[in-house]
Amino acid sequence: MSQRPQTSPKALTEVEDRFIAQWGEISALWGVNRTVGRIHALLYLSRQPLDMETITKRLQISHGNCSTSIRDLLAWNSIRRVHVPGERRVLYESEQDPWTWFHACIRERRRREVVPVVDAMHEITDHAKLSADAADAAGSPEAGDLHDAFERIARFAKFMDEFQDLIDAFLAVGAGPLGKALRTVAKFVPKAR
Amino acid sequence: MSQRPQTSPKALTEVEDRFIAQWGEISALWGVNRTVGRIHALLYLSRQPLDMETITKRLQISHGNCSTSIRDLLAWNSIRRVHVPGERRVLYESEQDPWTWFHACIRERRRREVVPVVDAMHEITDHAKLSADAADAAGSPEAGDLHDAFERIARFAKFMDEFQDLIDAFLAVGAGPLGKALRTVAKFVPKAR
DNA sequence: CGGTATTGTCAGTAAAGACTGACAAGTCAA
DNA sequence: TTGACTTGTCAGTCTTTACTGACAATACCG
Repeated sequence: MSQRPQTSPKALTEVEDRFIAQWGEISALWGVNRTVGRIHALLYLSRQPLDMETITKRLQISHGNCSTSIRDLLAWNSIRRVHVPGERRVLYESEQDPWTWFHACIRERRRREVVPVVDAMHEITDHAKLSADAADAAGSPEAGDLHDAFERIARFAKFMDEFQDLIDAFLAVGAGPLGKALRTVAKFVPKAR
Repeated sequence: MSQRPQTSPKALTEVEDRFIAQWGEISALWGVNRTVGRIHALLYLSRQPLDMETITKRLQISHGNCSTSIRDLLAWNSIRRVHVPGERRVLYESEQDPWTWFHACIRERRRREVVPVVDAMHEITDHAKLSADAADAAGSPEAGDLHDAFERIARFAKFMDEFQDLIDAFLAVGAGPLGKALRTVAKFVPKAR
């Protein structure tokens, strides 16, 4: 409980803190909890796997929060459990190649968010088509508007399909050598504007 | 003020509502306010530009909320103001091509979020390098750890640079014919897994 | 210009999301 | 198995974000 003086100004801690804070901001920006991002950053920087107590002390968070955040990171395949023989505590480590990590994130996001949304769009499109045709058959005055709505909805559904194709193409070339080559090419594409 | 009965069950309204709700969810998923997404969806579906009162009634939101959301949509270049001569009210309409809209979104996101973050990463990398070299010069025991941290941070900064190149390449091919051709190609890239 | 219809702003409030800490459940050495 | 240590869960609380509605500012008509 007593206030111990800092053992040293700790240049290392300061460097790490900046990076951790920044990664937290980036995460928040992309819809990921800030704390989740900070833990990930800490593990990415660490030379060896860390246990929960070390993480909670370093980032000043409760172990409940830490436990939940780690569950998230595991679900996103951003970190791995490490078991050390003769050690009760569970340790965690992060993937060290950012592109491999990013690739895993995109795959997960595709699975959770893109696929369900694409499916929902198809259902909505089908429903719109049925409504429009039914209005035709009934000679309803809405028929024209319904066909128009169907066309706009179908156009958006097609966009979503193509968007998913783009993601699939990215996942196919992946974090490996082909992906690396393409990213090198990207560097030399003449900029717009 | 009196309760008028619905004029009809309105198949059109139901079709629109489904699409609007879904777009709202998609928006929320990508860090955009749900209401902002719903207004955008409504304008995308509408055959003619709409004024604020129509939007507030249709989506059951306050005009304050609507005003703020429309400001956001304008800032994202997702909708346009339309002035009709001899009409006091301002009308709004949405871009009708989803890829053109998406392109504008990405450009804006790059400007607001990617560029500042890439810059911050460079600063952090420089700072880490300076600290590591200073520790070397001082013969500090932290020197090894600092060089290690610098390497990891630099690796991530490089990833961010490449990520930005990828976005720039996308923006360069754009929503035009070249982009369309590439999206067609994407469709036939063999899938991973 | 004065009057009115429309839009913008923002303080206060409501809703959603994140965090803590107490307790439960699980794990492992002895 | 027991007992100590570690991790998981979740009700309650705190923080952040979204929304409403009253008032202010603006634009346009006659």
